[in-house]
Amino acid sequence: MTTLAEENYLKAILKLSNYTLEIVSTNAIAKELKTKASSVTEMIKKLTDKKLVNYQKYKGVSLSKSGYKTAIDIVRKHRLWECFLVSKLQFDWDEVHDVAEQLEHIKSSKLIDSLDIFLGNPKTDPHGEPIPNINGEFPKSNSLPLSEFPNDIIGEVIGVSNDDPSLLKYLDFLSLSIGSKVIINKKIDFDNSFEIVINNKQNHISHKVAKTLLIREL
Amino acid sequence: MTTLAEENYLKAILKLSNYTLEIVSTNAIAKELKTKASSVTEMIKKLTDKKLVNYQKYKGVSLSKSGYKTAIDIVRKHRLWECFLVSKLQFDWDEVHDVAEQLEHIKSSKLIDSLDIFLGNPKTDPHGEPIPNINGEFPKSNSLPLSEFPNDIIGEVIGVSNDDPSLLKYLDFLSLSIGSKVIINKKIDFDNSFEIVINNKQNHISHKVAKTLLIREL
DNA sequence: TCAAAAATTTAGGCAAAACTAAAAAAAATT
DNA sequence: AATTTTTTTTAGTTTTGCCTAAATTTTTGA
Repeated sequence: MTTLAEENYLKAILKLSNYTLEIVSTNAIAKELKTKASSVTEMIKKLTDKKLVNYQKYKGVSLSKSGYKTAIDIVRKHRLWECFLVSKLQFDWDEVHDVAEQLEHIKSSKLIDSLDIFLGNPKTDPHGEPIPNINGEFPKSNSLPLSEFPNDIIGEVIGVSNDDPSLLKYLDFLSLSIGSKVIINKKIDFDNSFEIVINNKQNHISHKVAKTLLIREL
Repeated sequence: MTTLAEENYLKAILKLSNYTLEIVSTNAIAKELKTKASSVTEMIKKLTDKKLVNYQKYKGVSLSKSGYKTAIDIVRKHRLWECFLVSKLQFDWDEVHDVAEQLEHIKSSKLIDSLDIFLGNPKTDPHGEPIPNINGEFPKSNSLPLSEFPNDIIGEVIGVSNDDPSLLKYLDFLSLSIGSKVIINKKIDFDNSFEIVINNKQNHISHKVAKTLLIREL
């Protein structure tokens, strides 16, 4: 059985490895969890004992098969609960993160699988992020971050890969939501920012924001 | 902000005080929480510092106003989540307890008040127990435990004041559920047990079971 | 290549919440 | 009223997960 702290470490490692089994550094985890590197080292030892990660001193850490499954299950729970909050309880998309962060740690496979059915097996959460199925597999999607497209492309916003409320409120301000059409007008090489058109209006967005916008080319 | 352990203590004190501000003993709390009296003493000190209980050494403990409100809120959350599990996710009434025990600690008043609305402001949980409203008030009910009725009474089962799955499975076995009509035939004074009729069938139930059955006289 | 800088680990503490054993207070019994 | 029993509290440990400071390893770059 995993503790709350362990689950948060596994989730952080999964995120930092871009949802693969890549190696992640101690410092990166410390930054992600707003804790100290020494705390990370200790926890990694516990996770290693439980065979949830592979670890070599000074070389970084990667998820084991069972650690990956555990982490994916938490992501699945997080995203399904976000769907519940938005579609059944009328939460706004920028209000769901903190509550889902708590709900994702509830332990009951019957609960989460029933919730999945109750919601009609959604494929993405309210931010457009894919929801792993009961076997831990992601539905495939043909989207890429806006930051990876060249100029002169017309695309549709499929998702936002970050649920920080301050980002989501900013996107609301730009009138940008899932399904919005965007035209990528110009890439500014100096800072990797973009000029884009949303609803016939010219906007400038930073590289940091461009990375979070998942676009499907039209 | 209350910790998980603190919330479980407050809930135990509320239960042992019969949902009043009565004084409760250290030993009773230890028994309820399956812990040791010395642990209880320590935790009570913390709760006293936070003004959640009133406490005098060797004299027992009672909930303060804010402790009572905190504890009632947990009961409200527990019972609303039980409603959700049964009415929306098709859980059986004997499967909900452990999951609700986890869900009751989720902190978000928006969540619980939205859930209340989503469920249609239910007055009782799936076991017939009353659900405190948003202000922490119980809806009144005109039911009493079966154990407090005399012979020759016809009544309706309004609730079951215990959600131990082994009790609920036993009640299913007796074909007894919320809404069942029962005839109290005979009280056996020796052990305070009862002969009752459920669906035209004669049954014998112990005092322990009789105490859990909330009956409205017909 | 070799010293400085950065990243990581180790060592030693702290707070929460549990435990056991022992001491102290209250209640029960003779 | 005195003694025994029960209840409660205190004192001293343990585990988890965090911290700071110091030591060690790796990386960088002159």
